[in-house]
Amino acid sequence: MELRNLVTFINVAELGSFTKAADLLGYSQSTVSFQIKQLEDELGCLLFERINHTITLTERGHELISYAHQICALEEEFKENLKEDKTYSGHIHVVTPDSVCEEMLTAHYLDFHRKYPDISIRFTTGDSGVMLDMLDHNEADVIMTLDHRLYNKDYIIAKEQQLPMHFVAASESKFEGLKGLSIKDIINEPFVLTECGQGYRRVFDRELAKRSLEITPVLEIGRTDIITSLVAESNLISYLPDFVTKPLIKSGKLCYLDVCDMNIEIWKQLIYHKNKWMSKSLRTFIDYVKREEFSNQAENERFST
Amino acid sequence: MELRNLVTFINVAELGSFTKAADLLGYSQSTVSFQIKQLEDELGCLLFERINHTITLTERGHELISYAHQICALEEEFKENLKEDKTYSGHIHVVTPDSVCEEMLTAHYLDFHRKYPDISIRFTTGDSGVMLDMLDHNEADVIMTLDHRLYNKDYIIAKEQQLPMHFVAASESKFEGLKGLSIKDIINEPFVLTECGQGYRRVFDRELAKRSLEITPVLEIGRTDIITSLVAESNLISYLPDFVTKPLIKSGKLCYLDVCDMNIEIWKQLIYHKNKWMSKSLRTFIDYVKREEFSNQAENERFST
DNA sequence: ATTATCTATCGAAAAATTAGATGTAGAAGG
DNA sequence: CCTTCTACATCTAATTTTTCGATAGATAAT
Repeated sequence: MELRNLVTFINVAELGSFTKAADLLGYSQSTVSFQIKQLEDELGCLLFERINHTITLTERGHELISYAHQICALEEEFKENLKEDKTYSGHIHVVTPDSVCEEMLTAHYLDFHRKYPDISIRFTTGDSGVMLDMLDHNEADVIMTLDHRLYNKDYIIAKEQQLPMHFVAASESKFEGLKGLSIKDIINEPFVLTECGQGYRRVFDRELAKRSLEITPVLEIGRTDIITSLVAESNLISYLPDFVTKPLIKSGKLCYLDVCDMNIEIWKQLIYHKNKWMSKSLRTFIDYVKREEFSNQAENERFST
Repeated sequence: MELRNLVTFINVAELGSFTKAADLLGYSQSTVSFQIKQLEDELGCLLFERINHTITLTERGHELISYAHQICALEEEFKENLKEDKTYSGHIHVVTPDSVCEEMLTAHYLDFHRKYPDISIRFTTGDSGVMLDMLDHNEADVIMTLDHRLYNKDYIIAKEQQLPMHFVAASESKFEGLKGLSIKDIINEPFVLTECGQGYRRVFDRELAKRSLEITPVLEIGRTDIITSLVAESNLISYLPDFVTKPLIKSGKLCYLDVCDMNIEIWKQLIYHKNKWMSKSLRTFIDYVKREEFSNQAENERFST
């Protein structure tokens, strides 16, 4: 029982004529005969009585009419549904590093939620490897990495920007104000760094390794807010993206160290899988993030090495 | 959007795999790919995300699932409906001559209704010509004629029997008890007959015409119950089927006249159109009538000339 | 009597569906 | 790291289905 036949059947029943239905539907009359016969054969019962070239619905036919209408109504309802603008509703799974997660949630989430109250978002944190895996398994809709600038034909970079990073210390640090520091000057200081999994930590380690250097931090922790407040109150040194340290830099509790020989490129990238179905809400979310989360581009570039 | 594709879609979604769905449905895997693609093209949206050879329903897909289930449920419900025995319900239009109508209604209708309370019957009266026209236009489901024995390849005679008929007069009539009367003996008596349209009246007239005779009845009326009661109380003569006169014959108010040279064949026939769709209720009704309405065959034949 | 109308049916043509083979890429297992 | 397995996409060709056009049969209308 195919919908095509049901539509024909409904029209025949309403017009009371095979010929008229054929004209209306753009079929030849024989096609309508065939389609009705096909239905009758499949259902094993007569749908129309043909007596002297006039057709009358049988009881079965009457019953089918009602079902056919319901079925076609459902089909149309669905298609209408598709057309509708779907005023942004749905679920989005975003995965980001810990630091970004915190920043996005505090800085933008409430605004986004106010604008699009029907989009529900799940935030999860993970390191770059995990995040990419999640993209590959369609477990994340979109991720944001802080890592080396990655490129892969399977992923679409919705937006990216290089992240300025600095060694930071407390304002009272002995390095404060010193110009032209080398990495070697500070390599033996006590460091607090993010965990190894985090992209920019890995890039940092690799960069040190190139110079046959190594840091054994006294503390490793994912939460950058904790790192910054610890650094501000101690002689610890850290290496962090500016967006993490900005508040304490501004309030004068932290200071950048002027280390010249350590130019690390860390990129912030908003990424989704190339086969990802762009629902309206996902599109909206990504556009929002591109606009808001990357809006401080100019400001960052000012600090950028 | 055809049901075939929806069924495939549902299976793919449930099994989470094109291949498994293909196996289950007996399609090749490429066919399933094609069918899903077909749906997606028609709807203009992706139904599954394909990321690394695993498929996940998109939002649209999720929505379609619900509609598809409803649609398939309706289809199945209808087919179930067909299978069911449809415990006799429906409408039947029966057309009979006036006399038969009255007899059937008084003698059998209540019993039939008690047995099959969900079958609703419409009784209409008409003469033979009208009744056959109604069959031809599918306005009557089944008719009963009292006429010459008719045969036509377009009609199915569900049952037929020859109807014994007699000239009748009041018991006090001057003809009562006289043996071996000729039609000529009574031709000039005052007659009361049914209307011309009625089949057996026409047969009667034709039969007279053969003998170059003619009757101008003093009264013509369709209602045989009125005819019989009039005859019983007057010197009128009539010519009627026995089933009409039987009650008053039994009670001794009427008597048969022994007219020997007027042998008219009148048949009672239960007829429907050969293209008529036999609903269960119609079948039931016809069977009932065959059984009950023709059950007095033996008795009638006793009186038969 | 003639014409018009309506459905059934048949054969041929067109279109759609389907299968099978092949390709690609990730997953699993050694 | 390599092989094997699995899964989906795609292409072509075969098959099936659908459709049309023509014709027939029969009734209705004029």
